[in-house]
Amino acid sequence: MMPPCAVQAYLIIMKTKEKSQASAAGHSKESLRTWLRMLSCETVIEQQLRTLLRQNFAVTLPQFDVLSELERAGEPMTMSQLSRELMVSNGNVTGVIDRLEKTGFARRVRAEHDRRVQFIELTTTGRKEFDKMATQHERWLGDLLSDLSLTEMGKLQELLLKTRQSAVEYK
Amino acid sequence: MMPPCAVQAYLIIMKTKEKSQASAAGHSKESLRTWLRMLSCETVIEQQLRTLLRQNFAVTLPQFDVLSELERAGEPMTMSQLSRELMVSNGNVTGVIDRLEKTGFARRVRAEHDRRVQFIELTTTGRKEFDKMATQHERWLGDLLSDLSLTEMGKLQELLLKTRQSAVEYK
DNA sequence: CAAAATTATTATATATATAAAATATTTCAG
DNA sequence: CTGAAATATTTTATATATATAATAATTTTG
Repeated sequence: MMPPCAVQAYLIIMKTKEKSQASAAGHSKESLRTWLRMLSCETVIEQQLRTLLRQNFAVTLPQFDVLSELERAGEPMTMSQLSRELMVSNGNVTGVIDRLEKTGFARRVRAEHDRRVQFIELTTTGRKEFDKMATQHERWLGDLLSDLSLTEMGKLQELLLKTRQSAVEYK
Repeated sequence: MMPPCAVQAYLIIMKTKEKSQASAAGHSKESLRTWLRMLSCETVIEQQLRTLLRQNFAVTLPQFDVLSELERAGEPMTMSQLSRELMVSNGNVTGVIDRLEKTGFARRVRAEHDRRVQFIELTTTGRKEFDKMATQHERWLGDLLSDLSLTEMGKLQELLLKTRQSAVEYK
């Protein structure tokens, strides 16, 4: 039989273990709740934006995202860069650019230094139309998030950044 | 010419206007930043979950979402209910259920009281398999959000709820 | 320098997504 | 009771999405 001191130590270890297991379970449940809230919030905003863009500018959300990225970069981008920045698959970008070429908002230009590479650039029309969309898009977001104060948005951004960082690290 | 007092009042109005316009512009810009952060955060987590579900259970994220909803409801649901709860289009659910029937996880049952209605229910296999998935899913989320404390998740949930409410109200 | 590995993109097959039209059923007004 | 309106779902056409394979061009290596 173990001496009293060892029993004490064992009990303490068990308690600690139980507690940490319980709180780990609690953490998981709370993580799940947090994720479901985020997903639901994101979906509502995404649907609103999708509808607004389609009705006002006859453009899809993914197409708008590509135009945004091109404008933000300020210079032509390759397919791979676009796919990486927008976090969508490589083949996906091909289709979106196909449609943006068809509507005349973007153009493929074969790179000289490396003939595998295509540079995607905004056309004059594309840039002009995008500017209109972007102005509206920002206004819509101001309206959609109008209940939030600057302070709340600051805090939310901070927490989202931390969440993203945490998720990115997961292997 | 306006008397001095009127001029004073006018200047005050102008200043207030400029300020409120400036802060409205600031609010829009911050809203945009907040949205982009949320989108990026959501995308990272979604991609991770999609990959984990596919590799571990040969199921897609939308299919898992439908199974979750059915399990959560605890009773058969109609197509319209599913479409409303998951915030996806009506036609979309048709396809996902088609595939879940093919894999034998769900089943359509024609309602007796109204022959337009289809009740969707989990099969025994579907429920059993989903339980395994759900356990893992919750664990994955705990890991993905492991950098966040319970307090931080609480705050984040609160802000997301407020954001969602704000966006839902927008017409 | 030539074969192998890498990189950039596109093609293919499948699964979501949406909006809008079509179908089937039920309800309701007169 | 009958035609019109409403409801539930599916179908259709189109646009994303993914993973994987294929293609083409470049770089690395022995």
